[in-house]
Amino acid sequence: MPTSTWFRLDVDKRDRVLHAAMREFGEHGYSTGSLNNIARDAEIAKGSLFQYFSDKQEFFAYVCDETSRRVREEMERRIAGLDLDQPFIDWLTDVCFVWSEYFAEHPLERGVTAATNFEIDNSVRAVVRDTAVQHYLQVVRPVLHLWRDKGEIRADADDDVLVSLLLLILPFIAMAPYYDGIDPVLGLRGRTPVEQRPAIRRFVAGLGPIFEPPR
Amino acid sequence: MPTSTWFRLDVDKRDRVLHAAMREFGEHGYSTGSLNNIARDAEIAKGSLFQYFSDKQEFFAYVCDETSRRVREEMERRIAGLDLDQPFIDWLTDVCFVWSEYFAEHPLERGVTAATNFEIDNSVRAVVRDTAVQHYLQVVRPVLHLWRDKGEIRADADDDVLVSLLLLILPFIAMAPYYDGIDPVLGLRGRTPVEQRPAIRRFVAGLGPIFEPPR
Amino acid sequence: MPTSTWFRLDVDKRDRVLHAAMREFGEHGYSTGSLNNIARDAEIAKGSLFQYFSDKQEFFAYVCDETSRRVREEMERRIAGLDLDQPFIDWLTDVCFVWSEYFAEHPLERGVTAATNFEIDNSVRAVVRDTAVQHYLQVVRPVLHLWRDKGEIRADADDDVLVSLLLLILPFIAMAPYYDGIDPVLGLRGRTPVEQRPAIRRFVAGLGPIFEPPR
Amino acid sequence: MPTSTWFRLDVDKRDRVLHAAMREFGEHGYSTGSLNNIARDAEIAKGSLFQYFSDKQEFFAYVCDETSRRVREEMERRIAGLDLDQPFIDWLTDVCFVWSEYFAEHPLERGVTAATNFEIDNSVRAVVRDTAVQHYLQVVRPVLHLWRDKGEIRADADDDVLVSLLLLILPFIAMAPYYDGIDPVLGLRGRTPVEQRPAIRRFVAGLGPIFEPPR
DNA sequence: AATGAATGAGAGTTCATTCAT
DNA sequence: GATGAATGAACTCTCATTCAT
Repeated sequence: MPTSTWFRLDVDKRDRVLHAAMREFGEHGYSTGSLNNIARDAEIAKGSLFQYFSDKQEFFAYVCDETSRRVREEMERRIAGLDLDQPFIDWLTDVCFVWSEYFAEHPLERGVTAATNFEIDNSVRAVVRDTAVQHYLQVVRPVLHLWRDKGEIRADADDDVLVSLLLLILPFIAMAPYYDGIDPVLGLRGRTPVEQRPAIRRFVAGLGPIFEPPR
Repeated sequence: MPTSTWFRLDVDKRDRVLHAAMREFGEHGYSTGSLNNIARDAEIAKGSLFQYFSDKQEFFAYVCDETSRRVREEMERRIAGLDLDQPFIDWLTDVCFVWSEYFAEHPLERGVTAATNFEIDNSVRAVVRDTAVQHYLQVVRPVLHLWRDKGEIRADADDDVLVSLLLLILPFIAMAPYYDGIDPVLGLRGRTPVEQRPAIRRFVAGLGPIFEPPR
Repeated sequence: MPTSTWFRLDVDKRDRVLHAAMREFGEHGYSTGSLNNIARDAEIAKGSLFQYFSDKQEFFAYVCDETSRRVREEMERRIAGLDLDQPFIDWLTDVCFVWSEYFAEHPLERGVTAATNFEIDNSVRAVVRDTAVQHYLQVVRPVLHLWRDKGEIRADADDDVLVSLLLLILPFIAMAPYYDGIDPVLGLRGRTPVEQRPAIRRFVAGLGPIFEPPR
Repeated sequence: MPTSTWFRLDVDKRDRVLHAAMREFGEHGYSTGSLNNIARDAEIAKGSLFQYFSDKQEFFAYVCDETSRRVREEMERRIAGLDLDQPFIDWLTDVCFVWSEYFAEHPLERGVTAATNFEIDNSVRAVVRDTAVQHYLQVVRPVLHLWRDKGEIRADADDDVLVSLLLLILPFIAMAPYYDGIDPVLGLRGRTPVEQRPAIRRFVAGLGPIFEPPR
């Protein structure tokens, strides 16, 4: 948890710090990210960071938390706008579309998401991933239940499996267009959201039988 | 490519260096892994590493290549020993079992695999992931075709989707038991291979419909 | 340019650092000069140097600039004190005397001047020589014009040639007494300023005809 | 002195070593030049260098000696071809032209000459400069006497001064076109030999009165 | 005579963190 | 509360030289 100083901080400054941190950690990850760079970019004194956060790890955790929350809130909003009167698979495809668009539009959030997924240090990742996962789950579980209640999901489908699968797929779609070696097969790397759509559609369609009852 | 010196090296020493490198990189990843530590563990002079590899990145790439090759060879061997006279899903479950056992038995290979997956630096990851992925593909594609020829895979299944999915699942199964935040749902974390079996069986079963033709 | 930290620094410490740097660079030149040695001599932490200068080259450039400025300022002062009511050649001889005395009294400045002249790396030398040369020119050009106006310099003398020649001679006189192989003919090596005088007088007298109008 | 092994060496190999050394030392100077690079370029074992020369300094000294000798021999040849039936200054201008052309055509010799002039370490420079200077003197002194005997040199000119001056001018002309900060006035930097001619002619003409008797 | 692996000191540079002001 | 100078350990990498083969 950040110190009380942090929360009492001038909003502009807090934004500058958060912005700089998302950029730095998003680009270089936790251990390679430099507090020097963050302080310089945010135009604050190096020492000030330690008035706000007890150490680098806490700082990184806070940045990840904050990012997860933003992503989750915005995604809930966007998902709420999707058409529920269509087959589940089409709806899920739409979800992946807005997800892909969101990360195209938000490079900072994308970077931090990548940093979260790419962190190798177990004690660091344990903290940041846990928070992120909670956010994912709080979005994914309810909507799955909703669709199950609508009878659009196979009766024999295992909820935990579906959730686990979505937890694999979503980061994949978010990062594959921007990082090498994530998707060597479908061709998402380097594509704009519009260009990604055929591959995403294909991917989700292929996974369809896991979710949908046979017609 | 390592220098010719490396290949002319005394076998014991080469093993010591490779072992130490797998340990260090596997534990801390590329950028946080320390050549100092590797040299100390391998009981060679710091400078000697640079007789074998031109720089850290080449060294890391070599360690990853070597590891991928080992994993692939051993897995091909183990997969070849599995019973083909069973339903595809049961066979795939068996594959995941031996996969899970392999990484339980080989902490070094597991660590390097993690380092490969967790590397955030794009230019580094591009190189090491590419090699790893080639190995995966050379195993996965042929066996999928084999099963398709046996009529055990849905005619309408999209090959690339199946491959992409397997490329997501395999690292997941390999790493989930040993790293926090990978599997928050199925409970693989901290389990022995035998204890992992129910969760793996459940997971693979849930994915079954995209592979198997409806009966 | 040094960082703002450098200029805010305690004067004693700044002097210690500059002194140590002039000594080290003056003795060993840019590439062989060691920041370790400088930090040790100045009694600061190695890392502190990088609070003051962004890298070694900038540090060296600063030391050279500073030295050029000092040399120039002091020489202007000393030259201003010379008798203008004498033939040009005698005045020029006096200039060379004070020049020779200055470098005898200032081993640090002499060393840095040598380092500037002896630097082989083109990109480094380009920077440090350029600054030094500007200082030389700002002293040399005006005094030549002064003497020309007094009618003591041949009307047909080519200004640029005279300047180029002085730019060759001054470093020669400064360094010849202290470095082997610079002056194998006139015997300046190893002499005190007083002992250098006959050779300097001889040398300047020999060059006289290009300056002085025939009488 | 190189070992007897060196002189017994296969001519091709000796040439390769000398060529590589001239390149490396000529580009980076003595202390920054790397024996590793030389051995690699010459395609010999690193250790072999130490069969030929007792250490780096002796090696460098040998390379400089050899270069000085080559320069001197070739320059004697070229100077011998110049027209003696012209005024001294025109002849000296011609000498500077062939000198300038020689170094344009011989980048290796030019590099080593620069390395000789730019070496800051006194014990190293003492050795290499001394040899170079002897070569210069053996060319310069006799021709000056020749011209003096022809009555083309002022009777009151001081031989040692003329020699010293030439020892300053010749390296200046050789290096000014290729190194920054050597000639900030006449504009030799970056020019081809033909383009250098006007500046050289101007320079030598300007120095003329030092040498020639008034007409 | 030639090789080339081994060495370890030393290079410049970065870094998270501390703490006096 | 903010500052920013100071720290020193750690980093990757280079080097001339040695010596067993």
